[in-house]
Amino acid sequence: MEKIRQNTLHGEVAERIRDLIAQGTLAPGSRVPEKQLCEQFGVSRTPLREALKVLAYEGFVELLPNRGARVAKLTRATLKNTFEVMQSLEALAGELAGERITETELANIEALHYQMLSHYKRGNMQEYLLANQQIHEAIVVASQNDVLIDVYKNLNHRVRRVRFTAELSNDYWSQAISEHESMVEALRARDGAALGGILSRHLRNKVEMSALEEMAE
Amino acid sequence: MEKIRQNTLHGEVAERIRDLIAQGTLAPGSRVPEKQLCEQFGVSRTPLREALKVLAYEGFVELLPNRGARVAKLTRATLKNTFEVMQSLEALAGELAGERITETELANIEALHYQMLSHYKRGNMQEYLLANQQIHEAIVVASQNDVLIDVYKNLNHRVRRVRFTAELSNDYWSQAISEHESMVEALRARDGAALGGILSRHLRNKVEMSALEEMAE
DNA sequence: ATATGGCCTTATGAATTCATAATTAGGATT
DNA sequence: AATCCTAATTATGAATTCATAAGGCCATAT
Repeated sequence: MEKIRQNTLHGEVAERIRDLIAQGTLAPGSRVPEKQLCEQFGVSRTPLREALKVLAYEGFVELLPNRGARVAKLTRATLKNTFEVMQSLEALAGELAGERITETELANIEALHYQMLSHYKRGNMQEYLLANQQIHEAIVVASQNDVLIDVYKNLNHRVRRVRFTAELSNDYWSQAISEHESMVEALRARDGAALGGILSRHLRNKVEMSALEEMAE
Repeated sequence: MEKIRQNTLHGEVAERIRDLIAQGTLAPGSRVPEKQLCEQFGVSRTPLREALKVLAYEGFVELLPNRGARVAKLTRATLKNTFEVMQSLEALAGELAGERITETELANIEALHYQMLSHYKRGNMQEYLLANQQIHEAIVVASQNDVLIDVYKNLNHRVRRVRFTAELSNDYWSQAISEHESMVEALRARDGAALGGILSRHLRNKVEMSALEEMAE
């Protein structure tokens, strides 16, 4: 059984533009050149402009009447607000995951956890952050709440461009590692309340945030 | 300084379609007739289709490739998930509002609270629910977290069509009233933690949800 | 009688065209 | 030389046109 191709043209275009923004090719505050992107993607303006409408709603660009789209600036305030919300969503995800997580998902998270530990020991920050990120996403998915998953993914998308550029202190590293240990333990015990508590305890993101805030705007 | 008029045509159209969905003119599961709506609104298909892309992203409609848009069904599962997330966001809003709320906002909420009480005493459910809703929205706004406000408003939008049709038990009413009393007290005391706790205590929404779930699907 | 297949109609997806607002360049004036 | 005003250019917003896929209808075969 082959899955039906769900992809739409404007969806593809939106994805490509998100990438351009995330990798910094389209700088914050700069205008989005419709014509040029059309040529680059080989599509007409119609699907591209449809994509821009969606991106505007997602918060990646802002539409100025008769002046087209600009890449949204990620201000410190916005970044802080986004993390506040994501943190709260993670806490909820933790609670729910504790009740609903499957064996497979748990095993997957444990595997990611050990990968993360090994990256930590080798001092490989990029890989560490990736595994870290994947663990958080996996917990959100394990909540089995589709609305939560959607909202979280969108917010995560928005801050993607600053996530992997942070320099973290050693203090933060060891702190985060120990919190992750507790998280996996809580998951094993199917203790949603504990997991939610850990995830909402502000520590992790607050420290991460202070590092990330320097990146923004 | 006059605020710049941000209205765009596709934005207007989106708003109109949201209304049509909320008031049931466009029934869940039915297709969205592009041509007919174009004539009705007096616009061409371009802005209407742009609006549909946004509405799809917001969760109001779903796009089937080469088969246009249909009004999304609000299933019980989706409704439950949406309330779970909203409840979590309200809890966060409560925490933040406790720290950040202004005198004016507090006074406004107190006024709404007394309005709500009077509607309660008169047994006017419609007005009661409206005031109730406005209090929750005001708390979210008082959080001063724009990301939170945006996400909350969108979710609230989605469930709008079932919000004011519920029949609530007397038990629920008195329970909810007493919880609201505590909320206002916590706000007066600027006790964000307490407020967050009250808002996340599941009771209100869980009961409300069970009434609402009968509406969905 | 029902199911299958081809034709015709209709609606969607995307490109193109058209109108208008914004930006730029150039010239006139101070 | 600097500034203001006007014309030309460009880009955006929206309508229209075009290509194609889906849905309906009828004829034919089983």
